[in-house]
Amino acid sequence: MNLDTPHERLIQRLGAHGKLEDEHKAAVRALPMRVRDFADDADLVRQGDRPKECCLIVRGMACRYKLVSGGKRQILSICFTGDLPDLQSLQLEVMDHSISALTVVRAAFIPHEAMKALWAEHPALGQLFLKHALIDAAIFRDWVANVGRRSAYERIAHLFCEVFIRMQSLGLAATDSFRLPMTQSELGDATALSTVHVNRVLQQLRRENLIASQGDVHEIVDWEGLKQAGDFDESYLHQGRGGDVN
Amino acid sequence: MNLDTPHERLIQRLGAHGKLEDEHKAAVRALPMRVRDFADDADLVRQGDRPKECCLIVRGMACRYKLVSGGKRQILSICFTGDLPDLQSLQLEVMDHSISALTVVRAAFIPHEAMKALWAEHPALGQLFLKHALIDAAIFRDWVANVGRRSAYERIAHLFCEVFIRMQSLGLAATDSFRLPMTQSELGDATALSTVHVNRVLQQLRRENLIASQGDVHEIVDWEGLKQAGDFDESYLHQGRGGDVN
DNA sequence: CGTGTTATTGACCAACATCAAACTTAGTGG
DNA sequence: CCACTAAGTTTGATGTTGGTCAATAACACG
Repeated sequence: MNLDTPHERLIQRLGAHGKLEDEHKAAVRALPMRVRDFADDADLVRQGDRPKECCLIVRGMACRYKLVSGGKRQILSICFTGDLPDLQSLQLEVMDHSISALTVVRAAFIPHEAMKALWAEHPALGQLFLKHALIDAAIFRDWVANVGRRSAYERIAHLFCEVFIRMQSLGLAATDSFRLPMTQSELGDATALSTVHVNRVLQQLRRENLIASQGDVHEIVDWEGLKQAGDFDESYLHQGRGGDVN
Repeated sequence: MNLDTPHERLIQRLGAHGKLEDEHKAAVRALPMRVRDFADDADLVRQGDRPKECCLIVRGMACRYKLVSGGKRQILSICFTGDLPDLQSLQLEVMDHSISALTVVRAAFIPHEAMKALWAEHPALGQLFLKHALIDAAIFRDWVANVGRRSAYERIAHLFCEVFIRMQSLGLAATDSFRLPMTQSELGDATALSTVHVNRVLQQLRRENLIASQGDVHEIVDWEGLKQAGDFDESYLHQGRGGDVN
């Protein structure tokens, strides 16, 4: 079964918290999807848009962001393969943020009509979508606290912990390392820090032997230490006992 | 019709974005609710809890918050009369944050079972709950940007704009003033600033004739100026063209 | 009144931003 | 394969926003 196929990707993701019934799998496979590829850095959806489709990330990584006065940018969350980053557009007319590709991205667009029909036909699937959206909200909450009340050092450690755990539970990370295709300037937009300061904090994390980085792959050298540095408690990710992927 | 009654309060709120069918009103009225009163500052729900009920704010104001290392607190959002601040607990087992009363609060607790049954029986109502949760998420996103990328001055102005618009659309504010029962220290927890700095920014906002405050009621002296000061664009609140309350 | 909470003020300090330059890396075309 | 370029990283010097500390003033409530 080719997981690079949009429908199978969605089935895999929806099944991450428990097996899907065959009937539901069939329903998902019947969903109309329009596949589109995006270059690194392109916007998949833009603030102010009024989407008529939901977007599924089939391959690659993306992020949500907002622009504020003075041209500053705040990244709101990282989106992985299998994520549905604009489920909200089902109920909220206009996009209040943009979604941008962190890598080359293949996305599939599902008409709202089809999503709503699926939701109505198979309430159990609807609940899975709902759960996906609620976990997103939990992550936003955590980012408010991260950006608001933690030091630069804690923020970056925390971000790395979150990304590592999430990627791992999706089967996107090795046992002790992960690839995060973000420049230091983008890490700054995610943690509300300047590029220069991100650089200094990364050096400190390496100096203290919590992580080791080559390019954009980061190795977790001392997981307990990193969690502690980042004041990280993964329960907000609501993953039960980790993902049973595969 | 007594709006201080939990069921009517919920009906009013769900109808804020469009009239409710009689059949739906009846279904809501049949919902079992356990009413409970809370003192100022008491926790309605606590981080780590595994609620079996959803909480409806019948009267008063509350806030969600998280604690981070070092005992610092980050307020995540303000909850008004009619809000359902822990809808998420329907799908997410454990609370990742606490909810605390900003005033004396009357809350009604609705068993998850009953909510789920209502949702299944009346998908249209389910969609309204969903929308409520999605607007919450939009507000969290905005707070990430507010706390992350705006100056102290902008943050407080922005918070005031949000609270004013939301209260107004719920019929909880006068035309040009609102009561926000938060101390300066609590405003600091909401904007990730120190009490002292909140005080100074408030003075500046008053000096510049954007607001005038007596106690915890804040008068909007110059709405356009305040919006500009707070880099405020209300579209993220997704209120269509304002609330048709009453 | 007295007592506790909140608001205000001033002096000082630290974390992080900004600026500017050098260095590294990866990609491109001759 | 090497020069050339553009993007990203690293470093140092300096500046600013907002934090901390500590004291005083204003209120609110019993």
